[in-house]
Amino acid sequence: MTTEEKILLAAKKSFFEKGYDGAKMQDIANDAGINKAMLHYYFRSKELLYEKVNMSFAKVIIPQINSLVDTELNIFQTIENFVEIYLEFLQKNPDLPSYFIGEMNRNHDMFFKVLSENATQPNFVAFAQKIYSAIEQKEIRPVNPIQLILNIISLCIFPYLAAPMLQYATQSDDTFIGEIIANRKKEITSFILHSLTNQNDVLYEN
Amino acid sequence: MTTEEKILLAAKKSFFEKGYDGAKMQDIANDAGINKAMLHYYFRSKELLYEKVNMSFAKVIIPQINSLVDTELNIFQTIENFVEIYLEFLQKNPDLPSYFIGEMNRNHDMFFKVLSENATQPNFVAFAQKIYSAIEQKEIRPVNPIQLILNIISLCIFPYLAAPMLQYATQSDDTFIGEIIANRKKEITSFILHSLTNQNDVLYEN
DNA sequence: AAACGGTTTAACCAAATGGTTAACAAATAT
DNA sequence: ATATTTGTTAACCATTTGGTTAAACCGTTT
Repeated sequence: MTTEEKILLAAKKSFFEKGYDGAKMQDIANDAGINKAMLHYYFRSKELLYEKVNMSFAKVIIPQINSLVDTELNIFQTIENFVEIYLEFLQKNPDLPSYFIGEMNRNHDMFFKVLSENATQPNFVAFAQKIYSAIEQKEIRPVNPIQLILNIISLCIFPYLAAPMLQYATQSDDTFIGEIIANRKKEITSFILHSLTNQNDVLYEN
Repeated sequence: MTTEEKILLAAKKSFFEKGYDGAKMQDIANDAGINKAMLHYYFRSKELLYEKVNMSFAKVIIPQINSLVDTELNIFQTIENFVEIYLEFLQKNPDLPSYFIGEMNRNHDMFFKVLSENATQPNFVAFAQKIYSAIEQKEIRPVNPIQLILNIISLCIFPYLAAPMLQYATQSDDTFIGEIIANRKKEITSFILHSLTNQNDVLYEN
């Protein structure tokens, strides 16, 4: 592994764990097993290093998230597919959501700078289209597509954000939380599809 | 307003905006319009100040969240009620979720220390019970109560966490996002109740 | 083997940061 | 009125932190 790679790896770890402010250059150098001056030799400043770190994994991650809906599947398969790929991705990157949320709120400008330089926009339009026509075909009940997409993503991501809280609230061990997360795919899909295929008016709704 | 109150207010603002590491004692003092030494005079250290700040609003907020299910309502009303109160609370404290998530993940130990010293556990058991009996009465389809509660909370909180992202993804203005959030109550309630009252097997589910 | 380029290090620097101190002002008690 | 406690300030201190520098190292070229 080259020095540059060692730095990026250690830096990513530090920024993930502690955020931009909490991460210290000396710690990153120690963790990479090199002299602190190397950080500046390769990346000039903490800010540039932070940018490079985010760039390097944004390039890998964003396309994965965005290429979810370009399929020939019907609405039900599309949703199932979306949930499955999303959750698989999250299982591989369980600490990504809290990093994203944290940095997005605390470090707004740089976050969106990095995002805009890498992001092919997610193909939500195609997804929304598919929802529209499914409603027209009466395959699903009428819903606002944006709200539906927001619902789906909420159900997928939130448990990863709230995992420590969930553990605290249920006062249980890791195993139990792991089980909940493992069952999530089935639960979410079922939850959504039940909701969408129920054409009846619902009691107590206003 | 006493000096102590001025400090707590400025400190809360700083910690909320920048997190523990990002917040600086000098900034807090400036913002409160007092000398930096006062911070230490009243609160001894940054860590103690942070703890006090969190304590002071945890005391107010936690009971609000926890006292949601002690009612004589049926399952549908309970869920509607829960969503309504939850969303109302969030509308009043829109930046609380990202602060919570951020500090919970970065400052794990202190977060739960503060929580455990204040928390009357939320009454999820009562909620789960109500879900159980509703299933027995065949008022709703069979679901895992914990998963259902997790779903409900996900749907309520996540949009607040993702608001900047949502704005970016939809490339729209504040008004549009505000509209989405405003429609959330109806959307979430409808989404959940449709899902729960659909007793049919669902297509494409495995 | 001497010169050269990129790489790496130890030592150093200035600014920022959390925290302290000693003197001073303003209440409060005697 | 005066002593005493409480509140407040400016100046100061030690450490941390991001960043720099000059010298050393090392493989390659000449």
